[in-house]
Amino acid sequence: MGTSEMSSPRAATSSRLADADFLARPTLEVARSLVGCTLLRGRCLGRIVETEAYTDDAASHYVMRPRTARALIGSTHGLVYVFASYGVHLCLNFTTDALAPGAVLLRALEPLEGLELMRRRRHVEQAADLCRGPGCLAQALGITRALSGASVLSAFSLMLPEAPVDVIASPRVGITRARDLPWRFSLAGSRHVSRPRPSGS
DNA sequence: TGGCCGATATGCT
DNA sequence: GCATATCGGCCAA
Repeated sequence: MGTSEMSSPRAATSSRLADADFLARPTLEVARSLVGCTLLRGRCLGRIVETEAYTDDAASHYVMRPRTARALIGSTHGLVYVFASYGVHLCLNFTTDALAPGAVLLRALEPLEGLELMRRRRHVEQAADLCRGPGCLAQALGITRALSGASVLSAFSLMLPEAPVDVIASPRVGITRARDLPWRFSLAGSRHVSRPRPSGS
């Protein structure tokens, strides 16, 4: 795994870039189709392997934190929404759905390029530990609260997968409300998905 | 202004 | 698998 950052062909550059319409679609659709996309921020590139959808359900910040989740108000879409979880860990979200409140939490990436920079930011060595979990992912990419409210497509390059992706749906992680909704989406068989691993992979 | 809760991460058993 | 550190956001008083 150690040579991937030098030798990997930039398969991503030949892929289609996501446009504004991609994030304007219904939140569940966006959350599912973000899995398998590659995300570039500066020199750091990774494949999205795990997301979660939040709309106007009881666990959503649209309901829980209407004051700070401004990016979720007013049917905006395509904006970055960053918040601190448990005071310390930043979580990176993209707002979605041109017609309703919604956001997708990015929970895990498979690191592809820029691993040394990620290691420096994360203070861990193992590639598998760099972007596994929302707080880890945000730290590895150098996300700050200042990015909240920015346009997703200006802050990142988002590239669509070249081949169909096998996605597993399961309940969302770490929430106390609306736990029954299977709105966590992960790449089948990926070792880079966070804990707890969805059953069946 | 204090207290409670949480879309987490980590380390130890 | 489980405990717990840690602190921002929110609301009650």
